[in-house]
Amino acid sequence: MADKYVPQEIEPRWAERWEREELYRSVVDPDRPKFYALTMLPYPSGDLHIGHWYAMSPSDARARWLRMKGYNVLFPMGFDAFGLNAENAAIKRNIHPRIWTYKNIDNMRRQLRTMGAIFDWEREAVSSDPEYYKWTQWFFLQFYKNGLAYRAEAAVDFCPTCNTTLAREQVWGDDRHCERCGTPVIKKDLEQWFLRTTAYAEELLDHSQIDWPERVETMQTNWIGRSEGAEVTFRTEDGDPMEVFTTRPDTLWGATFMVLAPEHPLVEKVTASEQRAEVEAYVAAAARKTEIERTAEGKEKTGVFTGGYAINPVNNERIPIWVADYVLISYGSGAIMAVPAHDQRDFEFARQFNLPIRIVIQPDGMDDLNPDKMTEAWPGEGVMVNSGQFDGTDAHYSDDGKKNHAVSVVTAWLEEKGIGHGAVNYRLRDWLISRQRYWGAPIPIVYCDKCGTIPVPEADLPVLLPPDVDFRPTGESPLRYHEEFLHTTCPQCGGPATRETDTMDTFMCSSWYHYRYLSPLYDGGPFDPEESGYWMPVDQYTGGIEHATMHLMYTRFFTKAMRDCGVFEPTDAVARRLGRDTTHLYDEPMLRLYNQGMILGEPRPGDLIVARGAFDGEKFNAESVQVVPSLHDAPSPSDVLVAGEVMKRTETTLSVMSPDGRMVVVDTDEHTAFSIPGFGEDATINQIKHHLEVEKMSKTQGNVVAPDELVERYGADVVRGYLMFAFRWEQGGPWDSQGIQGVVRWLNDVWAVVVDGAPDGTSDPEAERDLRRKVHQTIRRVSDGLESFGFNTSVAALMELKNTLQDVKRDAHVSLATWDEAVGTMLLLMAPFTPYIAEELWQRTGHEFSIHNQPWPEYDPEIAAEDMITLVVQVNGKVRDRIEVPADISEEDAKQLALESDAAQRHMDGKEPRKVIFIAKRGMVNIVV
RNA sequence: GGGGAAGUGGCGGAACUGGCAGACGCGCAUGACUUAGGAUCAUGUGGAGCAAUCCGUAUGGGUUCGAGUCCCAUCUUCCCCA
Repeated sequence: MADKYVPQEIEPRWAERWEREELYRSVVDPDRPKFYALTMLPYPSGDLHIGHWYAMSPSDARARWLRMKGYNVLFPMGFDAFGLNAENAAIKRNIHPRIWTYKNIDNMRRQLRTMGAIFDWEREAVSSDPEYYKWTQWFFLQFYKNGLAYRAEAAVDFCPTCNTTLAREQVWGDDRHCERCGTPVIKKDLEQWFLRTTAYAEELLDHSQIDWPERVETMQTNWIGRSEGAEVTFRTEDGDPMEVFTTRPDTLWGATFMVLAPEHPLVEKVTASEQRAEVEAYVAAAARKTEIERTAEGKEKTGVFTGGYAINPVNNERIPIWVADYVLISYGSGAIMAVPAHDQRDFEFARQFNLPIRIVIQPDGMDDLNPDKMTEAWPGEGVMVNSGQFDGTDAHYSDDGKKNHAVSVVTAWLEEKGIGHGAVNYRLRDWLISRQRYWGAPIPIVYCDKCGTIPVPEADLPVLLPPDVDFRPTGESPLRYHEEFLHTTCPQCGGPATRETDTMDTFMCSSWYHYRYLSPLYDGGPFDPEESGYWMPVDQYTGGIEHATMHLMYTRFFTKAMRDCGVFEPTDAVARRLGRDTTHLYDEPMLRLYNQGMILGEPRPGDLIVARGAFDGEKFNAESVQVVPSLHDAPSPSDVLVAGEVMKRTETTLSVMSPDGRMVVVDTDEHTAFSIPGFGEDATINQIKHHLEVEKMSKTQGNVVAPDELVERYGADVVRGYLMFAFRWEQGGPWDSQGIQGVVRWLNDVWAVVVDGAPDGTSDPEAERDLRRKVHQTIRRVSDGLESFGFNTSVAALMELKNTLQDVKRDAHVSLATWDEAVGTMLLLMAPFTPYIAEELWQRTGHEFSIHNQPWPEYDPEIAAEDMITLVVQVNGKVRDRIEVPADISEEDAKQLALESDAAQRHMDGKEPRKVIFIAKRGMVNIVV
């Protein structure tokens, strides 16, 4: 066989032709159903990661499949190009972020092209282009005009490493670290810009118009954190109102003290002079703590009595006001009524400071709670006691767990009395979008001494980033020191004014990129209504789960806010003209979402070693350490010898796990002799490899897989095929550099079986039917896999069909027509997965360009049906025999055959069958004795 | 602490609504071709047993003619929330 599969030769050739003939241009076509497929846009870090391939190539396969099924498919690509990496690189290596970014984009564009995806590059959008961020700024102005953007002073999260503030969603984990760099955040009081996401809390909770993974919906629901209760107004003795939110107004009579957050504005006023010094010291100390240090349960509670008192409006009781850092100013109103009997944190606080505890809910079927003996709060249901006229009120939740009868009754009473009202509280906060960095879209606002805060007129957009800036090693934004940028004239009075120097969170840019893709060059608005009226919304979105409460919330908010600002009005006119149903058309950006998993690093075993020396207690002092190929021939362990796998390596010690699972620490010094094959006698401990756990790929771990190298070595089809075959897409898993061979063999075999031509051509009807059956069964399995994102099963089915073709070629006789049809169908089925080889072999089998414009093969259930099946005979549910029978066997015949089976007879043990069950669709009989 | 997802050969993973567990592939084993093999081809490959057969989907119960799949409890891992 002279002609071999050389992907390096065929792939660039087809890539060039597809591009030249604009095969993948997507053009509005009202006569065809549209499908907008989208995968999350990459950040231009410089190199396409294997994770990008894993996210994009299966999405591409699915988009290609839909295309062959007759949809007008749009599958665009672009870059989320603003952000800190560029700026940090600029500081470190003295390259301008723009240069760094656009160089990276060029490289990634090239890498993306090798993938062979159907990206329509005419629609590429780059968020750092002025033509793009002009519209990001424009959106900000629309939101500002509609009251959805505002500036406020607040205690905000600040990342000291990134030197900028962060949105609440970008602070992660128990230690409240920066989502980007992992540094724990600190609190700062700053004036910042916010978008009013909380205005959409209720609508964001509603996922009824979208088909998203439950996991994401749950995460968003938790994040929004809706709780129902009441807002009650307490007053200080001086009469200053203090709003308190509680989910349990039925416990109001149990409030024995109040707690203010250290940042609460009333702290200063209520503090008595003799307590002032102590309170001020406490407030200052709290400011230095992280939120998690403050609120962790189980930690010893701290707090200080202010000396002031409040009046509980339900019973006019005088209760002390404390300051404690477990109350956060950012949640609710920053003040709580403390009900120690029924709230665990209040309980701990009361115990700590000997504050009174009063029972107001008596649980069912328990002895009366005793405040002196309780070891924890009772947060559950019961009956109201010690609560005046409400004593005896039933405080149980309704069956759905949502409504508490006592809560409703008390809330109604509060409203009647005018001391409180039913209220809903959300954990969700407004989106902080100010970033004190350079490489982002400038917030289009100027500050004028005379006129105040003035938006930049739309006609003056974009507010351009000045190119000539000096980056400071601290990361502080150079815009603050750029005189020309900073000083401007007020658009209203023409007098001197200064510009806002903060830029916008890059999640602003990525909240609407799927609209910009529709018309990246359009200048009459953020997007061309002729395009959006046809294409929007996104039909299928794919990407990682890590954005569940960030990007995926922001983009939903954005679309809803755009709708309410009237941005979609021109779109609506076009959509109606096209006869589309516009109900809910502008409510959600992406109708279906699917999350793929992550490719992890390849696990690596540690070196196997034999160490000689002596034990010193638990520790083993080694005289020599020898790396061996296997432990089979190693002498057995003893007092002077340790053998096993190196699990960990530090400067002078090796943690060695012996085959029986025992860990020994082997200590070495400068006299220890190391012998490592390939390193000669000069080897050192540093050359010994240690075990590497499966984890995220990272440069420091040395477990990064470079797609460029893989493509060069195996071709893009192999890389695509392997990524789709080897993992469950939604799950991902560790890379396996050997496993890829399976896909290499698959494509080599496909090549050989197709290029070598048909078998002899003499026809055997049975073989013909078998082959055609297999082909149609494969159509079904491949289609089902694509439909359900089960790419691995689709590829498995294609491999099976290839195996069948090999067998047919060797042993069976089929006509040329049948063979050609089988081969042609296989190539069509392969086209979404491995587009290059499919195109090449399509041409070589005498078909016209291009396979990617062919319709998807039709599945015919009649051809796919088996005519013989294996009848499984069970006795008491255990398989005892298998009999070949016609597929259309009658129930009587099947039962009779089963009962006559020797093996079944043997296991029936002479007993009479009590029942015989026949399952037609499974071809099975179960005899019960 | 609350909620959710998952646990199947040495490995990645199949198994549609309860119906032949382990498809497909990696690896491994044996053989062939080779100066050679990290190439290719053939055969085998869940475990135990000479065998008939038995045991096997984290563990223990349950429902069912029949359970990887449904129910209850337990253990482990991961995620989210506190």
